[in-house]
Amino acid sequence: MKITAELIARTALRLLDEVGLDGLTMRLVAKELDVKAPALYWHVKNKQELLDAMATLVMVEADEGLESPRRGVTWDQWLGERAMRLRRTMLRHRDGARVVAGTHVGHPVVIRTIELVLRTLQDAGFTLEEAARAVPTIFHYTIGFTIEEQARLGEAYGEGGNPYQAETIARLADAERYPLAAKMLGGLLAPDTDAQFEHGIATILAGIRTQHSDSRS
Amino acid sequence: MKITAELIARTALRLLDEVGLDGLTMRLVAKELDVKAPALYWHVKNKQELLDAMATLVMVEADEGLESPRRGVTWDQWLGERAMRLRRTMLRHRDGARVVAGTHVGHPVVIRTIELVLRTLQDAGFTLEEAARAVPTIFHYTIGFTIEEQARLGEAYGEGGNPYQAETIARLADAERYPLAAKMLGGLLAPDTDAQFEHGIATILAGIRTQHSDSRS
DNA sequence: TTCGTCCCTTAACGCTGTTAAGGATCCCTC
DNA sequence: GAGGGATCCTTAACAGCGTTAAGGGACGAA
Repeated sequence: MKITAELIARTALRLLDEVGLDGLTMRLVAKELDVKAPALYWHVKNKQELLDAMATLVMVEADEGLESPRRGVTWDQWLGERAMRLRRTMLRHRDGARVVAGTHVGHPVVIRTIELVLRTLQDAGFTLEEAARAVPTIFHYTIGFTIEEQARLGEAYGEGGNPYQAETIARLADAERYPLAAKMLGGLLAPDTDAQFEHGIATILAGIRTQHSDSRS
Repeated sequence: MKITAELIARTALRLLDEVGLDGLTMRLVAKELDVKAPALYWHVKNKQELLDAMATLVMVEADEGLESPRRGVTWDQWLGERAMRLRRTMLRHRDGARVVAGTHVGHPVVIRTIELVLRTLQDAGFTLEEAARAVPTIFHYTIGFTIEEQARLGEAYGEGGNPYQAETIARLADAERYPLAAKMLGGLLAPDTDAQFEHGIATILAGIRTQHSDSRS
């Protein structure tokens, strides 16, 4: 198979799931492609550029095929669905959120998605300014949540020492001084992270709704 | 001055502003302390542990001295203020958000802050469950926003090539196919990032308010 | 046949985090 | 006062990293 920048990125993304972001090296990617490391530099300028390409791949995977909301689906249901889809896609790749965070993806599919979201919000009665403020809010929350989530997941891959529970329990020792915090941190792991994320999205969507109707009065 | 784990972390945090996270090496930190690199490993187990200590330092810097809202200050004003303070503190250190993201800070000051926030929300009429859901939402948004913000800031430090404007303008070439996205991306840099962040916080707070009053009816 | 472009290799550079082994310096105990 | 352990640092080294330099085959065009 002919080596291209995209094939390199796709291979790196597959390896990412096995070794994690810190274990991902140019030499490893090269070996997977039956090639020596410097060969990659013919197709890719930098490791950073490779990471950007991987981020783009993830974003495209999340947003590809996205269409306007079907009849009967409200804009907020639709927006929430998109955020969950983005999170699920990042979650599919180990350290996916860290890869996506802070890389500028200029891929047409991503631009197209932005256009689609803005248009959908406009159709729902938002001004362009309102829409342009709402979109990043959801995006940043999704990124922040998933980074934190995968950081905790990453512990599980770790050396095998304390699977994040030892510290938590030790922290519960302060239950007398900080009863509420202890209760929250103790129960932080238990409840469904899906539900937790979706609740945050619901909060933001409720806020957007409220601010919008306030502005129309 | 006697070398301790905290002094190492403090020194590393100061160096971070000069060299960025990718340029921060154990040898550099050691040299700043007039010591060889392996000496650090007497006080600190890992580079990761050092990074955790740095994150803790930032969190403490943000939350230290935080008190219950003064009379006349509403819980949402108070919560919003705290989020802005966290962002401002991370912004003070180059790559600060990346350092903080995904590190578990167990410092008493941080636990105390969580306790304080939960208690404040309880006093405002929230159940513990409501409060425990609201707090991470704001936190994750703040982290996500600031990471992205500092990623763009990091470009300025870069080699000096394209100061993030070349690509943006090139992207505007698609203004015919994606007029809304072009308008948004074109104006994304111009408006105050402070205002942008604060708007997102306002959105989330409005959402929390709405969900809360809905639950009481 | 010769030239130039394309894609890869080998070799190497300077750097990284980290460990191993040992040398000072101190304080406590006999 | 002498021995000994704990404490804190050193020098030396290892395996690995991203990346560049130089060159070699394969291939199509002139």
